[in-house]
Amino acid sequence: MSKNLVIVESPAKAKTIEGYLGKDFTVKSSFGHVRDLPKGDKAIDIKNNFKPTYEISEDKKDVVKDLKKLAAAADVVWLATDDDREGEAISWHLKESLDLNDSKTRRIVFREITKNAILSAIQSPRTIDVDLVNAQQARRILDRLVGFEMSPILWKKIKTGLSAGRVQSVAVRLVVEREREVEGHQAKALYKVTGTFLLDKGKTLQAELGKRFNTEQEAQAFLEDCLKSEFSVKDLEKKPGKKSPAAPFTTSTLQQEASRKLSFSVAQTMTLAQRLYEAGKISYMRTDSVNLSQFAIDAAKTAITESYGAEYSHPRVFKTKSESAQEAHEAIRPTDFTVQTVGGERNEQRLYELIWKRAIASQMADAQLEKTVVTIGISQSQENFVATGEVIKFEGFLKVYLESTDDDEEDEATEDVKGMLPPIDKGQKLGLDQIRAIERYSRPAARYTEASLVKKLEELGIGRPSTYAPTISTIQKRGYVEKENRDGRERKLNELILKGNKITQNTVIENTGQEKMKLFPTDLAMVVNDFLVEHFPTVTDYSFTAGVEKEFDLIAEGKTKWQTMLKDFYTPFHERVELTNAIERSTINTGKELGKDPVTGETIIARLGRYGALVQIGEADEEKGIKPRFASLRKGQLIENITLEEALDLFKLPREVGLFEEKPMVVAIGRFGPYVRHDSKFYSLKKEDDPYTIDDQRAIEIIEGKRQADAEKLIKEFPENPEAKVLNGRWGPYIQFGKLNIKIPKDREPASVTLEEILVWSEGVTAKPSRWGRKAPAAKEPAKKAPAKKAAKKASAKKSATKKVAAKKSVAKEATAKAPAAKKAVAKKKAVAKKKK
DNA sequence: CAGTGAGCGAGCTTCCGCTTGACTT
Repeated sequence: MSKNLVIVESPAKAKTIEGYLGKDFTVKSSFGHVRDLPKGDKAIDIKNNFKPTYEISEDKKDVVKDLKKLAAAADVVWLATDDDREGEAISWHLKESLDLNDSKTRRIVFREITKNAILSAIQSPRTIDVDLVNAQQARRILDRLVGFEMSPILWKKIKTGLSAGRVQSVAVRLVVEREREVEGHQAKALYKVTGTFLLDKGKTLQAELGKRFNTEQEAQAFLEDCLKSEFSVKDLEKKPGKKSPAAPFTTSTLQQEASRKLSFSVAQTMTLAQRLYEAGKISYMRTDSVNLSQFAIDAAKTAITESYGAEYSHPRVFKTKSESAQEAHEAIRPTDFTVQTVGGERNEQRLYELIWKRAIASQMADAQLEKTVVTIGISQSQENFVATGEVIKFEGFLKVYLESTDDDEEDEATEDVKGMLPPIDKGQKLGLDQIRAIERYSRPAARYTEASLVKKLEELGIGRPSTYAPTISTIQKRGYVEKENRDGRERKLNELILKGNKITQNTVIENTGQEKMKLFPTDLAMVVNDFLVEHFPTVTDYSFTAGVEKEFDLIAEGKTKWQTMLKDFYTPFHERVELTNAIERSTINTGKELGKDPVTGETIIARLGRYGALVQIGEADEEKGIKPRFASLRKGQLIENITLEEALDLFKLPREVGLFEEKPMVVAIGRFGPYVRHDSKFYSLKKEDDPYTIDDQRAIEIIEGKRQADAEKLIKEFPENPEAKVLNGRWGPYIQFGKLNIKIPKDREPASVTLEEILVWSEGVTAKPSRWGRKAPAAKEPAKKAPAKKAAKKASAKKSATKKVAAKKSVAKEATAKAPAAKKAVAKKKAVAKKKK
């Protein structure tokens, strides 16, 4: 048994450090926090000065047991958890739960995992900083009080199972308010004018008019002036410029760039980064620091000098902009700068390359540019055309990496006038090719992507690197936010073109409002948000976290008692909780009155129902035997936006349009758009079809068209198992087996595939097992399983146990009854596998 | 991709921040 036990938070880190220290040191990991507040309401004794009770977390019992054994046998225990508030608290919890006494306990910290840093940390141990620990306790307790007092109000007043919290409620608020901003945006069109001028040797010059016109008349008048004008270079200005590289990645900037450049979700980015970290390829991936260790800066310098030359190297130290940063780690960087690519899955490689490029570029020289601005005068107008060009004199870091921006679309308007300009002289006369004036609509603020929401949260100091991804998934799991693609709609633009002494008018069609993987708030989010903002304005305020963080800092500095801080917060907060609890449920989700039914005169309202948003016509009247009519809102329709006309349209569908093969055809709009349903099969309508007016003839055409197309795709069927088919797909032939799609091995004749082979091949084909992926989709499963275990344990408490089991069985039955072909397929697969054995 | 939709009400849900592990033939 070694004399020294070092405890860090992460096992990967433990492995690395063990290599740096001698044989006298054993390095183990705590796997993060080991103790937490228990779930129930006994966790915090509010009357007793917020005294917390802590419990060893269920999944850490074994960890603590092992550590305790090792600690007892060691002479000295080195608590080497992260150098921040949470890390200090982890050390304290370890000290408490491992029964460590002061004499054998040392607290050490380091912010980079290098041999020097570790060894010098060992040379200067300290004791646990109680004030910092208290700041963490205040943070933890405040979050629990906020979350566990506000959530139950939502259960009672809006819907069970909902949640609210210091971080998630602000995240939802951001998405809700952005949506209202977008919906409320009044697009205003201005005429943007671009000119194409002729130079020698067939070259042309693109330039944009400085002024934009409000109306077609003004644009027309300007073009008429141009008709009579001559054009010449009035001014020619060249000035040097430079671009500097961005800082190396933090968690948040990594998520943003991986989203923009690689289209990864924030969760996907973190999973891939975790794998790279565990493989020793990159430094720690949950960090808010842009700092690199001296070791890393030197290594980057060497790598850059070798690959690109000394003139490309420029060692830099970056400063964090964020006030909330705790900087317990380095920025995200490769552990070895000479490694440009790594093995592993393709996306892992892509993420690694991004990290490598960004870190290397951050230590490279500025790019030197020369900007040219050409001002073109118009003889009959005061206005000027301006052409700008940019020439790179020295690439510098651009040789490796260029950061992208959130509003790439914005560039589309100017891209045609950037780049290198042809040689031009001041005073030179220019021939005119054409001048084009086209309407350009103002754009509303962009809806958030997962990554841009993380960016916003970070700017507000809300959340931490380890919680960005979980927060984003929580607000989606709770049904507050949905990540979606939306089709744009066509918009007509008016265009005037002056060419060959003539002005002509055109209409150009552009697609506007198209969205890809953007966050949309649900009706539920609107209701919950408005409710919380009204009754808990302090907690839902964007600056609430920043405010309490300042208080936590005071506690950490020993200037405030944590109990005092909590009391000052809790007293007015809890008063609001009581007041809000007293509000009548019926006054909250009353919905929105849209107007009267023009036919019956009944009132129409839109409100949130058990299964989502609905429109209701009339109210129930038992005496008269009147029942209200209901219709669900469609994707993209929100309670607060829906108009009376749209609501009335909802009652026109589903609509029976006629009979075909003696079975009814029903037209409706589903999640994937308008469709005809016939014989429990769905047939999508074509874009040009209007579900409200489509007739039986056209519906039959669509059904027969689909059948025809399917028949053409079909290569082979198996009468003994209708689940299996060989089809011709977009990328060649494949096997459809229940809900599974199976590849056909190369150089295999698709028509000769047998059912036996399909059963064998289907073995390897399952839903791709992602590393943490099992957690999310299985969310319902453990929830069911957990009580099952409890029930088994409490076998003596018969009544409740049997009840629960019975309830569960019925759920399970339902699930299997609904389970589609795929399950049967699996069952069959198993049967075959058994036979083989 | 359909159909449903208040009401009765046992006992459940929930926060944020650290970190990954693996019961079996």
